[in-house]
Amino acid sequence: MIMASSDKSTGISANKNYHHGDLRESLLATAVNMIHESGAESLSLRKLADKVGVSRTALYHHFDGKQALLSAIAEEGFMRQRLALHDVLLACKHEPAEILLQAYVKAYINFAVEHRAYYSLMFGSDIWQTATANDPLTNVAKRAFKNYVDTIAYWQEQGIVANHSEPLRFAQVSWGTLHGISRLMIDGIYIEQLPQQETIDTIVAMLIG
Amino acid sequence: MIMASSDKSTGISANKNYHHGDLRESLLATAVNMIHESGAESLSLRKLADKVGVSRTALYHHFDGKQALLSAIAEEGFMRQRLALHDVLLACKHEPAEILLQAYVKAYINFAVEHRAYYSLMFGSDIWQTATANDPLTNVAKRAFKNYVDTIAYWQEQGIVANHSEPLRFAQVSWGTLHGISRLMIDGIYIEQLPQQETIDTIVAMLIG
DNA sequence: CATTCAATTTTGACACTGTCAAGATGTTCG
DNA sequence: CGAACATCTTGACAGTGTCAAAATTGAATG
Repeated sequence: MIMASSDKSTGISANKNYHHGDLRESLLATAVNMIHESGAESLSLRKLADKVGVSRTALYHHFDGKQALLSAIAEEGFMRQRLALHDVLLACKHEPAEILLQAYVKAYINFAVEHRAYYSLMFGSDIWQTATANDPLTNVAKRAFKNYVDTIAYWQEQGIVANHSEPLRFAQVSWGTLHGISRLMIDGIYIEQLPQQETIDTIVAMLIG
Repeated sequence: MIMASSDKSTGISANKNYHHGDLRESLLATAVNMIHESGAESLSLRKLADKVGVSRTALYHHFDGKQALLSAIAEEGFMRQRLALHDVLLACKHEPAEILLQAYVKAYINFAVEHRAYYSLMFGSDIWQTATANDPLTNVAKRAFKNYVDTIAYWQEQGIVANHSEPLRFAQVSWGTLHGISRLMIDGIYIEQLPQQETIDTIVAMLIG
């Protein structure tokens, strides 16, 4: 029962540290699982500690508190999202505009819905209220959006999307579209929980203009 | 000090009930204020009770619990939003398409930003997770969206917005756009907290297609 | 007016939460 | 070994939402 949720005694994966093995990553992974199943708000540090098999306050030697744990998860989420979207751009580099946009939209929504634990934290109001301007979290988030603005600018140059607005405005609004649709799907509001082809087509039609 | 936050002894407004006057409405109003200032998640029933001037559990004779209180606020929010949007439709009935759309978009975003206490609850994940299908809250929310779908269908008939998609899909995606932009603004993510004309123009351009 | 009854509010209690201080345990290095 | 250190646990505290039972108040009834 001790080795239930970690690799303490086996040492399979990088059993590098002291008592537990690598508590920090165990906490992160288990927290992601619990949030994915039961929602971000119902996560309790004590239940998390129980599941990992440590005491209630063991976490405080790896994170500054609950908020810091959630911020670390959100930060990881931004990096994963960046990878997912970057992969699509590479894979569809030479595809026609419509195929590229469909793939990109689908990838964004799919990431949000499938990794809702990450996504809810990435754009949860809690984090952005307490975030200082030079947080690593704030930095990676801003970098993600800056990347998106650049992509939009490039797409406008190539005639892939409409160019009735400046890249920044177009990026804000289209990101808002992707974000809003994702949120509605995650929460099951007004839209089915799975992205349907017709929904994607409609979004793409709006982007092309 | 007793009459600090209500009209107990004056009887100015509908002092209809027993001890307090109308505790139910006092709780709702004060809760809205507190949520507007400090966010929905930091609302505590005890602080709310303190501010209203009653005991911690007095609330339970007017609501089934915290969730019910928040649901009641959200329900009220849906009705207020419905009024705000309906007013715009009436006022701009004979305006040209672009003016009408600009006004509608501006009204939606303005309501969300100015009444963020309501809006955050209306589309907060907590409520939609625990809502049963026949909640009064769920009903008013669905009615609001059904109304929007009808409006979109009418706009498509009149050539006011693009008709590259069925009304339902177009409604879902465009509502998603308004919702996403509003959320980003409320949380201060990627967009300034006030709706600028350029942002509205970009949204309208996407809707017209 | 006195009494009864229900609506309303309060008090006490419980389990749960995040977090801090202090002690216990294990690891590494001189 | 023993000192220094990282890590983890135990104990404690102030909050939280919620329930049960007692207390208070308003209205209705005799």
